[in-house]
Amino acid sequence: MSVEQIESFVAVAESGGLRDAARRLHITLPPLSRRIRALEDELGTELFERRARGMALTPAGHTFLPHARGILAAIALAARSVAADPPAT
Amino acid sequence: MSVEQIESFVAVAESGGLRDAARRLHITLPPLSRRIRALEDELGTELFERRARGMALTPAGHTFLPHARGILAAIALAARSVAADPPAT
DNA sequence: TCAAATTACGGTCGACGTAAGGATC
DNA sequence: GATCCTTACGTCGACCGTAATTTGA
Repeated sequence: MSVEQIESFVAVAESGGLRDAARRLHITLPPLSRRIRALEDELGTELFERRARGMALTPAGHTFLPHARGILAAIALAARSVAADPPAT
Repeated sequence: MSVEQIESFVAVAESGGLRDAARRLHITLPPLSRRIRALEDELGTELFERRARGMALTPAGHTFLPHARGILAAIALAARSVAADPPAT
């Protein structure tokens, strides 16, 4: 499970489909489709239901989403925690 | 920041040097050295002090360590949360 | 001089993008 | 037939490992 996969999952969940999520992530559709598929394979569970008009979260996807957001937030916080700590002006 | 980098950081911190950490991670020294350096570059801070007998955490490294462990734990928990939920026998 | 880390370098594997191919409404 | 996702395929960059170099006690 890579950070890119987690970011991709959140983007697709929030966009409701690959098309807009790919724009948001600045990549094209095929690699995004593959990232999601790889994540699902690794987890052993489908996270999205493929519909005609986009991708909808499965129950497992709904369960995973807050975890995914928490991981991304934890990573951002970790980075900030060691960032140059500008002394209060 | 990749998951491998975070795992590598924790392994080196716990092993006290690259040599044993590399064994633990089943990789050789050079890529491990590069992973740590890349993480430090990305964070803009040295995480280890290079000593003759190994690597010792800097203050920034000490700050980062619990965050790193938390991220790895969150990832493991996220995976378990959607794992095939074997019904109570 | 020894132990540990880093740098150099060549090869391989993975991930991207373009293009073509379903599938669903 | 229009829209969205997926598969095929070729290319290029990233990462690994071996080997050589550097650093510090």
